[in-house]
Parts: sequence; structure tokens; C-alpha cells
Amino acid sequence: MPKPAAARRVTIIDVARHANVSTTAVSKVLRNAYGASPDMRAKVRKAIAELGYRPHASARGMRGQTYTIGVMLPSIRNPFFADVLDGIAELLDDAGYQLLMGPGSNGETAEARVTENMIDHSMDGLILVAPVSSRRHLEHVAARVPTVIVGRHGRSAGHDSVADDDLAGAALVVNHLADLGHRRIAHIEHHERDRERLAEMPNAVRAEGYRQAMHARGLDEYVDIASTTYTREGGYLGTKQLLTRLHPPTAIFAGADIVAMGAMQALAEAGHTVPGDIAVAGYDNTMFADFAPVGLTSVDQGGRQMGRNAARLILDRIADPARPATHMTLTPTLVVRRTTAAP
Amino acid sequence: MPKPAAARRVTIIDVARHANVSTTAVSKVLRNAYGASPDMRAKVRKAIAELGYRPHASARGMRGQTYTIGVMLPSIRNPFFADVLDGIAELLDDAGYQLLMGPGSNGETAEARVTENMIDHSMDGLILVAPVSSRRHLEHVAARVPTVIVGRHGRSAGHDSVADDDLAGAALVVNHLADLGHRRIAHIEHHERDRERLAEMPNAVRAEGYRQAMHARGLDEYVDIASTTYTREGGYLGTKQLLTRLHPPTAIFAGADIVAMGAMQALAEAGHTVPGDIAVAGYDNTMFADFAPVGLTSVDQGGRQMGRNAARLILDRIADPARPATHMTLTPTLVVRRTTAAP
DNA sequence: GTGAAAGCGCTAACAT
DNA sequence: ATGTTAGCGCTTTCAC
Repeated sequence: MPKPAAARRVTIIDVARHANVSTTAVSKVLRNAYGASPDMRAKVRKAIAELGYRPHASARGMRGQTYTIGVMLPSIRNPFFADVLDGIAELLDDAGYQLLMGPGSNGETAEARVTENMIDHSMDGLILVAPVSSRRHLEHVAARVPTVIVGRHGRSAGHDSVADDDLAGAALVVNHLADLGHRRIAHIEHHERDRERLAEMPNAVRAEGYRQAMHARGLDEYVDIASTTYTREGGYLGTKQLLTRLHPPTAIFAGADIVAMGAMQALAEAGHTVPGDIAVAGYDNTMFADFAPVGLTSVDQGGRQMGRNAARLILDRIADPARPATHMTLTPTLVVRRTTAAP
Repeated sequence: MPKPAAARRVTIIDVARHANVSTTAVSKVLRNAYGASPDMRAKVRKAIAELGYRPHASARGMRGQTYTIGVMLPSIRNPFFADVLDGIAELLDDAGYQLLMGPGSNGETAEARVTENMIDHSMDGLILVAPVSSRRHLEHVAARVPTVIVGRHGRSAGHDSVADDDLAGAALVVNHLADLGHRRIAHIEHHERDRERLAEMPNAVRAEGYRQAMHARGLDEYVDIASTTYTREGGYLGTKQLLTRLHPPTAIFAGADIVAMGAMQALAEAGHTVPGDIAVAGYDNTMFADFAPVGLTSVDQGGRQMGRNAARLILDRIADPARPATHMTLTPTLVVRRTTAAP
């Protein structure tokens, strides 16, 4: 059957006619709005079911809500974000909201394109996961549509936020390694120069947490940071750098699990055993940390819970846009596995 | 600054007024449609830039196109899909199309919700990656909106498709292992009972390819399939099953890299070395196959290229909905790494 | 080549 | 509680 002429969509008018009521009545039932008797509701619901009617989101978007939340993900490759997404989806499903995602791709241009696109599509709310955009842009977005920012520390009266206590998370790792007897504990960070992001992005805060924790343990002289990126390549290259030091580290704190993976690759290639020669710890406690041949010690920031909280916040804000901004910080925990041991 | 009253959007009317032309003219320029002089185009473009105008996708959706493609992903956890997505995004960007994603979650209900939602949002085209829905539903979707199906073998006059030659891919693995001298080559499949999916889903075709290739090598008597799921847990459990056999396999062909990961975990726990005791091969050649402590032999089906092709097809079909359906099959290649060796 | 006007499907404001 | 009506911002006839 080649291309059956697209049958006309069932509209609210069809439903109204079928149920012998006004379109307003149908609209009210659709939105569970005030002003429809139980009788009416039943009639309309029946007509909707019989006709297989579905509200046209585009049309809705021109006047009211679309019951759709847009989620911007920085990267689909980092499995941590899958956890966050699961949490968001779980809550949104229950609330009868739809979820559409856009690829942030870790770039300001791409992020702007996605956020604008979502606004153009009349989404009721946006959840931005670990955005790299300028505060200015984020405020500009939040001024136009309810917005929740996940995994970034900048607070604002304009939007809600959910973040991990990265300072504490970094300390968890440093203390664990120091307790094991390590002194030469190095860190691989995602390079950051921008002043704003230096203060707000999780990667920068983790690096700062590393410094503070090293200081607190009296290990200032051993502070050693390889500055690359939160990618597998970043971990690989960072580790190669660290191995060229006059006194190479005995432990590496990678800023993300994916970085730890690259680190272990470099260590394996250089003939070092983990944790025998060098201990490695990551951050995010993704499924790969759990993978046995890896068995990576990692910080769990509860991605799923972060997602659930973000969804809760966006729904609350949609319900009451005037309510004061809420900023949540979750406390991370350390999951010790087999990549860390005494030096 | 708490909640500045959402400033009214710049509309096509504002642009028209600013440029001293009609709204029709602006619309034409926006769509590069016929009937606007170069002069007019310049004037309008200038006004658009000066006012920072952006077309309202919802409004567009009520009459014409939204210039948005919806991509349904079955799982954000399997890194293979990230490759496909990259390919799609690359092409769409260049073509000036937006991309919005929906989570298929490997379930018919979730998939139906996503596809309907995307249609409700007036998306111009849909790319469905490895959908599990019934052929009936897929046809129903394709009848209403241009659709490309990626990674599934069912052909149809109603939609285009891009698939990997999974039969050949499975043979690649079996032949490689047999060439190394293995006879007891077992397979871990994603369990499938549905007749339709048995014929169309990549997992089922890979299992069939395994059987055919074993037969072709005269290894029928060694055919051994553990039927679980394409997840890490599936690989773990499937391997445990295989290890209880009277004659355990000397090589395991996992239907997906993620399955191979679970398999290696089970092997490690059971005290088996890879590839010393048992060889392991995967499918998809994801970044984890490349990860050194793993170094997994895997079949590369060129995810990025599949994504590019899918995007190309959907754009072509949008341009000419009447054009006959195109079905592409990509030939996979084998990437040999360190998890396979002679028994 | 250009513009006026109708209308896409819905919701909000306003009757009744 | 229910219905009537005016748009939302755009594209599409259809005049000129």
C-alpha cells in the first residue's frame, strides 16, 4: 500500500460532535479543568476513546501547555546521564508528562540551539543536565520557561537546581586513598579556564575539592593535576603525562569513570598493574565501574535520585511559577572496589 | 530578579512591519520558497537578524513543517546508539534540521507513546532505531509521517530502512573463532519468541547467522545457545548457564558488546581467563570493546554511517514522500582484539 | 513578485 | 455547568 493519503487527524471538534457537547467541554475534560460534571466527563472520555483522539501538541502549544518537558543531555556517551534520565522519566511518566531530549554536545552553540529549539516547540519546562553555557544564557532561558539545572553549582533566583556535593565527593576519594597510605595522589581534571565555569561546573569543583582535601591531609606538596578532558582520551593522555613525572603518583583520582577507563588503558599499556603499582578511582559510579575486570572504586552521586528530584522540581515550578527557587545538593557516597589498595 | 514577566515573542508580524513587507513575504523568505525577489530577501533577512526573530515551531506545525526530526532510541545505555545518533546529528545539522529524541525503552508501550508524541508534535520525520514494536504499529506510524527504521530487517513499501547484515556479522565471528581452532563455540542471544521479531530483529538474525555459520563449518553438533537478554546481566547469566554444561564452550560469541562485558565478568568470577581458558567476542564495536583491559574482539557495523544514511533517507523522503522505499544493508567488518585466541 | 485573508487545533475569556 | 467566540503564529490559497 503505497502512501495512503494521510487521513485527517481526529480533532477536538470531532470529539465534541460525537459526544454532543461543546469543544470547550472537551478541552476541560482533557485538562481536568474545573467546570465539567462527572456526567460530561464520562461522555467525553467515551467519545475520545471511541474516536482514538489525541491532542495535537503543536496546537496546544499555541495557547496553553504541551505537557512536554525538554531534557538537554550533554553527552549520550557518559552512562551517568542515563541514570539521571531514568530518574526523570520515571517521575514524568507518572505525572502524565511527555519527555523529549536534545543533544547538548558539550558546546555553547549546540546548547543554545537545543534550548531555543525546545522553547520554539512550546515545551512546558526544561531540564538542563550539566550545561556548559554562560550564566547569562542560562538566565535568559530560565526567564522564558521554567528551568531546572542539574549538576552545576551556580545558583540563581531564576531557576531551580539539583547538584552533587562535588567538594565532598572529591574529599571522599582523597581521604580513602590517603587512609590506604597513599601520598602521591594525582588528579585528572577536565580543563577549565572560564571564570564562571571554574566556579560552577562539577569538574572544576571536584578539582578544587581535591586540592582542599589534599591540603586538609597535609599533602599539599603532592598535589599534581593533569589537565585534560572528561573523556576516555582525556584519561589516557592525562595518565601518560603523570607517568612522565620525576616521581609518578601511586594513586590517580580520575574526575569521572570514563576518565578512569582511559587511565587504566594507559597504565596497562605502560605495563603497570592496578592497584598493585598504581591505584585508580573514578567518579559517577556508572555501570562500568561495576564491571568486574574493571571493578573501579568510584563516587556515587545518585544519578537516578538527581533525575527524580529534577523532575519533581520542574513539575512544581510549572504548577507555581512564582514559587521561590529551590536548590538541592545531594551528598555522594564512596563505593570501594578493587582498583584501590595500599601502595 | 524574580520572574520578569515573559516578554512577548517576536513574531512574523513584527518582522513584516519592521521590513515594510507582508507576512507572506517573510514566510516565503523563511522557507526559501518561490516568489521573493533578492531585494525582498535581503530586507527580510536584515529585519530577522535585527529583531532576533525565531520561527515558532508549534505554530509552524499547525500548517506546514517544523523542520524537526524525531529520533527514537531504544536505550541510552548501549553506546552503539550514540554512534548512530552522531551520524544522524551530523547530517541533520548541515541540512538545517533540528533533532529531538525520545526514549523507546525497549517496550512496545513506551515506543507507541514516543512515536505518537512525536507525531503530535508535528515532527516532519521519524527515525526509529531498533524498534521492538509490531510491524502493524510501524506501518501505522509510517503511514502518517515519513519514517526510517534503523537496525531492523523488516522491509516495507511504507518506510525506508537501514540495517546491518547481521547474518554476515555472525558468520564473521564464527569463522574467526573456527579458524583459530575453536569447535565449542557458544552464543548468547537476546531471547525472542515473537514470530515477527524473530524474523526482523537484529538479535534474532544474529542468532540465526550463528546457526548457519556453524552449520557451514560442519559444527552443528557444537551449536549451543544461552537465551537471555542484550544486557550486561544477560551476558553474566548466560555465561553462568554455559559454564554448567557437561562440555563448556571454549569460545563465546556474545550478541552485543554489552553482553560480552557481562560474560567476562562471569568468567572472571568463575576463575577463567580470557582468552586463555575461553575466548570471547562481541558485536557493535563500541568504545568499550576498544578499552584495553577489555580489548574485545567485536563486529563493527558502522553505527555512524548507519546514522548518516538514515538521516539522508529521511530528508529525501520528506522532500519527495512519493518516492519508492529504499532499503540499505551495510556490510559489517570484524575488529580482532585480545579476547580471542586459539583454544 | 507581492499581499490580503482564511484557517490549522486548541485554550482562555467571556457569556449564558 | 455549559457554550460561543476570539485569537495563538504561522503557511497557504488566491487575488492582484
